[in-house]
Amino acid sequence: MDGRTGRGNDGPNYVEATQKSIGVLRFLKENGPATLSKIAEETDSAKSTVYRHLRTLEDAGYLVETDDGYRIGQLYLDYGIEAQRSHPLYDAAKPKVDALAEKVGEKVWLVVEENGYAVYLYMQSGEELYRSFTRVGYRGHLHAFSAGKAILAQLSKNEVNAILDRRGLPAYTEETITDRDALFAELDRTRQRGYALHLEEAVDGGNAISVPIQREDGSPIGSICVAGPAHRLNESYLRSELSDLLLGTKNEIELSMRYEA
Amino acid sequence: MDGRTGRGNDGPNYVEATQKSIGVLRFLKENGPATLSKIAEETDSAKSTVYRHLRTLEDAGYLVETDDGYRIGQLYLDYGIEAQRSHPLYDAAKPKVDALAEKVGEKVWLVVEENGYAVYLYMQSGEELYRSFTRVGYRGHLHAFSAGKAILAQLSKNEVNAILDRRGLPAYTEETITDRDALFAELDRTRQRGYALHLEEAVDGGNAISVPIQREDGSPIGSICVAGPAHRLNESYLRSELSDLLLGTKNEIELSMRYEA
DNA sequence: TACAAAAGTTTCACTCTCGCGAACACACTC
DNA sequence: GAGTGTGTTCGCGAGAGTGAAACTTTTGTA
Repeated sequence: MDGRTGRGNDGPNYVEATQKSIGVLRFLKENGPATLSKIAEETDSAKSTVYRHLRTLEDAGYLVETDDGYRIGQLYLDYGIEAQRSHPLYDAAKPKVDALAEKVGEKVWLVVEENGYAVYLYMQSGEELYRSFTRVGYRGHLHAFSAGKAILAQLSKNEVNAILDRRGLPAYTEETITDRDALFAELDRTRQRGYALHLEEAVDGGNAISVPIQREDGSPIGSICVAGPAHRLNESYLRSELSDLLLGTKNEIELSMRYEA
Repeated sequence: MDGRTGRGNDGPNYVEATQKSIGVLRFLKENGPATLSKIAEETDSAKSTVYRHLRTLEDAGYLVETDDGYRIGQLYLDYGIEAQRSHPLYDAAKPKVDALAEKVGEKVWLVVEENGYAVYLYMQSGEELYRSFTRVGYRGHLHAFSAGKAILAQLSKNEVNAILDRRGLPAYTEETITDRDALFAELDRTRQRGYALHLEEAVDGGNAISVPIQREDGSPIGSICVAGPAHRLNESYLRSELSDLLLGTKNEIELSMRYEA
């Protein structure tokens, strides 16, 4: 009931104190280290309130206090690696991703959907030359990357619409598809040919190709993606050789999930 | 009513709702996926209470709901990689750690102190054969690892005691030093010779050597550590060749921090 | 060194949130 | 269709969380 205009997303089903703590952490993650006063100002909270949140979060390891203020703690790294390693797809896909990266000499990504975002769970690079837009842990919109489109293409129209309602269709570059109908047409093409392409949509000068990893019922659990500079990964190479290699790896991973889990 | 009878101001300056959320997350991290009922039981909370926390945490990306219950979300990976990369020591130390790993053909670790724990911030391996006890993100007690002892040896006795009071001296193996006086004697030796040794204390069959990374005032900001199987990293090799290599790398990192930051 | 200004910490009263228990809905098994 | 296990909603009261202000410490500056 602060100065907030009624339309709050905060129904009775949320814990507001937790949301406030989370907001402090998000601010620090996005803006780097900050002092108590700065945080209080930016989050529109009283200093005393922020003070108690900081104490609580520091005690738990979510924060550390350093010379230049509070910063997010390495506890996130501990939890994050644990989350990565224990993801249902990780063990099955990692060796196949490694092998593919070795063979094609480009970066190969393992991507999963979570909370309506594409999450880059793992990467192996054949050669460490190309500096990519993403990094392990990166969360981006599904519609803006080939890895995300490969996943969306295996969902029902209702499921896709639910995600789009939740996260929107922001433009990452001028090439990003921001229209729903155009996106659904693209997803149709993707589903038909079995792989998704990404031609300088989100990353200038970078191309990519992705195929979904699916459960036995067809629902997508993630995707694998080969990405690199456009001059090396030109469209004909993607469509001919790389698509076959990726579809082969997809099959290996799906078999591995089925019989080794 | 009187109003002020029970107002205990001795109550800690913490946000209890946040602590409850954090407790749920810790339970899931340590025990793997769990259902609402299971979490409520294990954390001694009402189902309705846990329900609201789960909703809040899922909305923020800290959790996801899957077939086998709630699990911690990949948002931790996003924050964790960000925390790793933005650590003051990371940029300066990473290239030197990589170079050292290449040269000696063993795993080289970058370790920092945080919240009274040793945190394994980064690792590079010359050859991927030896399966180590730790992993990136791992948090362990400072007294139980050579990397931690290298850090402790550069702190004042008061600072060390404060950490020991906070985290205790649990035994990781039978060789772990669990007595304060014995630890201080070991830290004296470590400080004198400039490096810390770890001879099968915490990891059976595994040896390690560590040197601190220090600020200009001498205070430790972290340490670097070479670890591997005892038969390859025998004591004389550690003390002669490896110690010199590590001390050289230490100097490079400290210079890099000083003049490139 | 002294002083001012800003940052951090503690206090305190008020109010709304949080947590609980109970009721409810829904999916399973037998 | 009774029974047991989920997850969800409801309503209430206690007390936790909040902000304003007082207070203390640190930082910056003259």
